[in-house]
Amino acid sequence: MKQVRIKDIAEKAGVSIGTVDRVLHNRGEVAAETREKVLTIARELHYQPNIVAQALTAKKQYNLAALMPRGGSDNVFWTLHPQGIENAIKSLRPFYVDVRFFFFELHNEVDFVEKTREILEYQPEGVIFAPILKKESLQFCNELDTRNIPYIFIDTFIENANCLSFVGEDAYQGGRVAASLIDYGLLPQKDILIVNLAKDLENTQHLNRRNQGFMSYFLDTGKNQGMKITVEIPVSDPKEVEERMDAIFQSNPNIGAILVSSAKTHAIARYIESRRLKDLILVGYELTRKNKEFLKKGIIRFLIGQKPMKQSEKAVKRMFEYLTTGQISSKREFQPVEIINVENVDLF
Amino acid sequence: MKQVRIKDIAEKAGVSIGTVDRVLHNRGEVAAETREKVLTIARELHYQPNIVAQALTAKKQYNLAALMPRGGSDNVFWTLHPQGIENAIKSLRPFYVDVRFFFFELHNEVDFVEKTREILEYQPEGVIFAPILKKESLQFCNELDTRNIPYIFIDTFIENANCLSFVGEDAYQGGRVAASLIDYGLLPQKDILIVNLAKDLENTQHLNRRNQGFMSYFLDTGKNQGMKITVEIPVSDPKEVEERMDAIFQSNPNIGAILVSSAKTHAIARYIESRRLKDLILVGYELTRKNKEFLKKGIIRFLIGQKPMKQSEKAVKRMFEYLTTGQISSKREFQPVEIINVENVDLF
DNA sequence: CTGAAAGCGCTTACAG
DNA sequence: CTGAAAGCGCTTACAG
Repeated sequence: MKQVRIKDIAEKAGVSIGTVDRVLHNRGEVAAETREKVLTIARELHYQPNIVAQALTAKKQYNLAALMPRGGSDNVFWTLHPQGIENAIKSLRPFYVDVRFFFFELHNEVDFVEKTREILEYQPEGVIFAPILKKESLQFCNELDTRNIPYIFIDTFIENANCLSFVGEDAYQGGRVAASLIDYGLLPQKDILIVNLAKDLENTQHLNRRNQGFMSYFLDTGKNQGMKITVEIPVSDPKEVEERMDAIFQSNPNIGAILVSSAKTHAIARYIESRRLKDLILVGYELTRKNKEFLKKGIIRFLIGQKPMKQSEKAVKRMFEYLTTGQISSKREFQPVEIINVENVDLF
Repeated sequence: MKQVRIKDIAEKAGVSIGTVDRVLHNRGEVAAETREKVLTIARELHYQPNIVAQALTAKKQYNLAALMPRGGSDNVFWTLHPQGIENAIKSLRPFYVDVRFFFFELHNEVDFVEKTREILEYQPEGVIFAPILKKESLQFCNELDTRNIPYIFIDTFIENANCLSFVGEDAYQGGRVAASLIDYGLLPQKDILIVNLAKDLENTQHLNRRNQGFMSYFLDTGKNQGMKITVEIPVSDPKEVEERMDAIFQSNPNIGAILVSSAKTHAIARYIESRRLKDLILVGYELTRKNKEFLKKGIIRFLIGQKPMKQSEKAVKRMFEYLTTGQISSKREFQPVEIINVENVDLF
């Protein structure tokens, strides 16, 4: 099947290629009748632009915008997404994809709205964003819809929006994976401590979903007869962690495993190290640098990795695919849940 | 930094672009002196061809050849590689990469040599191949070298060859991962049975490496006090498996875990199912359809996945990168070792 | 041995 | 409202 060119359409329609181009790109100044004829023929012929040629002329750039919380040393998770986007840009070369980043302060609605305004002003051809703030995000979706700007969600999915696609993690299943690992190695009569380091406000939804998944595993399988003790430690100040944890262990000497529901697992690992606790199974999330250190020391037993970097990478690739072909592969996609221990960590 | 075009080189050298093109592509018919001048300038300017333009003209095709063992129902592993290659071709679109497959019968030297001859006749621009037969492979490398055809190894690495790159699995580490998982869930006084389904000749080297890694884990860590019993079952005829396994269990009642060093894990899983053995930890390799079934049934506890599909996919991408840019990123790359259990299997 | 021209499929002014 | 021309960077005949 040979490629259909705009020239083919032009010939069939009895017009020039310039005219075809104008209707294909909605650049107006075309008689309604001509327009219809061209569009019909284009559809009949299943016209797909040759993106190589497109890229060559005028060195077309695809201008995208990415909106997400600002990352930082206290919020490593969100520093990974920009890296993923950079990776996507690299792998999409030799096409010119440009992504402008817009970061908002976590849980600051005003800032979020301000940033969405900036994006609309920028007029990107596509938007990748994390709809963490539901109400404000829906509003933003509306505005993108009216402007016909396609958008893809990362990290969080919200209903009632016309997003092109969603790439995120299956937090619930991530919780089940953690549970299955603890269950496999733990004596059935031992208790399990679930620690929510709630300063990790960044992802409270995810933490909840993970915990739900974690609990569901034991409910479904009927395994582990021990208690499940859930605690929230609001800040990750080492001293506070120590005090709280000391108190917990004092009143619950039968704890055999700890799950930390967030990427701050290292904070609990540090505690375990300082108290020289032995035979404690610690499982947590995300292969960050600090977590990796404790994994290698043998203090963290397993890390569940949900590849935040790949999320945004995929999102950008999807958007590019959509902008160049008009097609979008799958609407909702979850990242794989990786199980990482000291033996396979170096191969990731 | 603006892109350097052949036009820029032509101007600097005081020749026409046609001449520049001729020297850049070694199409001869150029005075030695002119040639030198052009090459020098191209280097100075760090000329990199614009592959978008290249792809547009003449609709350039990249013709590659892939050589590997023939896959089949008895050898699922090698059916995955062609799929990986197809994936690479897809993701490399809109460039035209064509891969011609050459399959040889496993461990049939004559057939292998025959196929290498066919490849040389085909004159591909690059070759992806699995140098499983060492001597014959080195000979083939030599022939490719003299013809200036670049090649990338998949699956197996051999020394003393000028391969552009290698993409494969770290079988040794895969063995250690399996060991760490068994160790984590097994009572320390229990014995471990290592089953080599040796009909799996396809990958004997890998099986050995995996077993070495497996053993090294226990030597290094000093964990598990039980026996390590190694058996080889030459064919995977269910009856023979049953008989052998029955005999083994009769004389070794203390076995608490089984490692199968190959993708044929399902054969042992089937045995365990038929004998209704309980509380046995079964760990094996590769997420094949049959293995997945038994994982879901709870008979296989963990599968170690080394993504054979991704190997060849990466290899093709690398080759494309090399052919278009002359650059090659990393020389040796191992696939990640994935830990898969019933809880995360559906996300892979 | 070398240069000038045509063309790949598309877009962008420009002229009418 | 529409067409014809030029150009993106490269390659491929063709003419000299």
